[in-house]
Amino acid sequence: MTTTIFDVAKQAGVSIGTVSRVINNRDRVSPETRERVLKAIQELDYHANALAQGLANQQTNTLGLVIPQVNDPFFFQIVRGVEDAASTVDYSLLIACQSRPASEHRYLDLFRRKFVDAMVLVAIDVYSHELEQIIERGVPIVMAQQDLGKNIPTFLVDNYRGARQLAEHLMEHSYQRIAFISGTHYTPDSRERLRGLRDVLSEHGLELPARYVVEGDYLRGSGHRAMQQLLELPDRPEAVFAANDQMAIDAIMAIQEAGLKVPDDIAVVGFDDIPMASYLSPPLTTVHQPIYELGWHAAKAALSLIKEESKDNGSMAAPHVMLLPTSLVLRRSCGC
Amino acid sequence: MTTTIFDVAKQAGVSIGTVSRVINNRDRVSPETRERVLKAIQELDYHANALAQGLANQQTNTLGLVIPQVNDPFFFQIVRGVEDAASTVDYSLLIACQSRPASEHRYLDLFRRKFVDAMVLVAIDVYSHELEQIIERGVPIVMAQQDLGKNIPTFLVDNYRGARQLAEHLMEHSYQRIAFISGTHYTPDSRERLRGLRDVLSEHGLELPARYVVEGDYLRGSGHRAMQQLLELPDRPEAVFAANDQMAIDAIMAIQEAGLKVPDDIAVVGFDDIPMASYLSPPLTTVHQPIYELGWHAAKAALSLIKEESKDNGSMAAPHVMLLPTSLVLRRSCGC
DNA sequence: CTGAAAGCGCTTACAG
DNA sequence: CTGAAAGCGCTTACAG
Repeated sequence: MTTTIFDVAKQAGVSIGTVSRVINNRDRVSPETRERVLKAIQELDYHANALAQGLANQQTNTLGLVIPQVNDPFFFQIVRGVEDAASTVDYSLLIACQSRPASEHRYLDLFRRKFVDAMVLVAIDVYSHELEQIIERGVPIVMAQQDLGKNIPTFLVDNYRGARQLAEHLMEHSYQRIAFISGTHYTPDSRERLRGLRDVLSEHGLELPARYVVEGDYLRGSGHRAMQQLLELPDRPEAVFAANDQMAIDAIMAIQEAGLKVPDDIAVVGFDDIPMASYLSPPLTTVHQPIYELGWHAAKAALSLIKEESKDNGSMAAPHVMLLPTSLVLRRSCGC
Repeated sequence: MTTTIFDVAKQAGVSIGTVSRVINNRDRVSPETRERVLKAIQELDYHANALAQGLANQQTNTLGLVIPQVNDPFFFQIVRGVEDAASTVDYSLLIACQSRPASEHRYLDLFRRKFVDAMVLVAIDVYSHELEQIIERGVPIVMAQQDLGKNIPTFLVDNYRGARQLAEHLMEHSYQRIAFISGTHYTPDSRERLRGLRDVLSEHGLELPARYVVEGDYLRGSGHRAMQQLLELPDRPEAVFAANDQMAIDAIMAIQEAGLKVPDDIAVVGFDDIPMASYLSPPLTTVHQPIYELGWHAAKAALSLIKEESKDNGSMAAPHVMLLPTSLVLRRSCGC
């Protein structure tokens, strides 16, 4: 039913080895023979079985990506980066979107079983036990946007430095009383951003009192509530650093509802540089994250692991955590 | 390096056939033997090579999906439907997003080469020559949201009926002068919607003069321009049917900018039922498309083709085009 | 330059 | 219940 390499060989009057050689452009094949084989392939509309090739080659030219969602501009940028990197070496990308926990498992399993040559895991937290097994023997792995503290190449955005840059800028505006609206408490991102702010403040001899640190959850609404809480303080802050743009936007609304002005009465800055940030009034000062680049570099790293694996060249001590630099985006909400 | 079925067999002191039997739960295996094999699998952290299984089984338990974008709520609903359907039979979904034409090609090629058991193509127009080859021999295909007129199972939203429902409703409001803002002229969707409107009008003895049909392009901005054009008419319409919600929203803005009211002065209705439609003022009357269901049914059909293929049970004359019913969503913009 | 054969890691009748 | 062997569709030294 499906045409195989045997059918082609018979039709061209050669052995399957020769057909394989012309398909893969390996070794020398006489022009006439090549011609005949090509003709047979054409006539029979032959397409090599990818599974058989993968099995024989121990390689599928396919990269697996596990990501929480694709239906989200933030994650989608990562996907684009990964896809572009894969394209450069003619690799296909297989996306496993873990919308449902059950299916996440299914994909991880499929990927590890040699369906892909390597995989990139984004913002995922697998049971580290399972992960360890996977990396120990099997498919090379690279992580992005999540640090498991394991011996796995990991690409992260440098939240700490980004926060520092932003805080330093706030210092230039000479604000003294600065508040922080955190993301969900247990996320490393939020903690790193807070740490950046705190360090800069203390270097400038300033405090970050507990009442100036209010917990949000990154989502719409929480920034609003947090800001209201800050506004009730007797010594309300002069500037507010929100752990992401969404909460910064919320905070701006809360301030304006209270009849105050941004940045004149209170400055507000965010983190992420989401598209909406530039459309606000005032436009939001924030920190741009190199998301696309994150995907790109993670994929490149995964791809290079494949080659090393096959060359089996010992275990060089390569860096295991790569921090990508953010960039400050100055707009008006900071007082500029 | 990677553990194979041989390693497990050796460790358990059985043949590979027996290992395979316990893996696949096929045939009877004595409890003690099974126990030993399971133990060996566990100890060696064995995971069967998916390529080898696929080759031996002539089946990968994987469904391929080719779709223009995933980063779009509309298409994403399809993805969800497909994924859910695949899940019910424990199939994995491999998504090929044709963001770049080159990579689209790569995926189609990979899929056809037995990497997936079947595929669903959404809103895609491949060179029909290539497509014909693919279906003739090889991986079963189902199309969604695009009718190539070929002998391929195709799932479409019933645009014509949907438009008729909406038009009939407009008739109930007794509007006489009704205009249409089309989508890109060459898309079947837009044409079908126009046809539905036109037919209903003529059944009610009404005309749809050429000056009442203005061309848009589905995108933001075009509805606005089209509406302005309609507003300049000496006998401006009483109701406007936009080929999609985005343009309907645009039209409403244009009307309001002109100092007129919706629906009092001019009624406006759309098509699609995008999330924003219900947040407008006035909320938009529109036609809901069963997008999720589209994905679900297309996937189910593709999955069933796999079984038929393997059973090789002749070619029953099955319907080749399936039209999914839309539903009318009455809100306020129509005058209700 | 080209063919015969072993091997990639599984599954599954076929014997026993 | 279990082993030996053929087969899935390729690739790639090895001879010649």
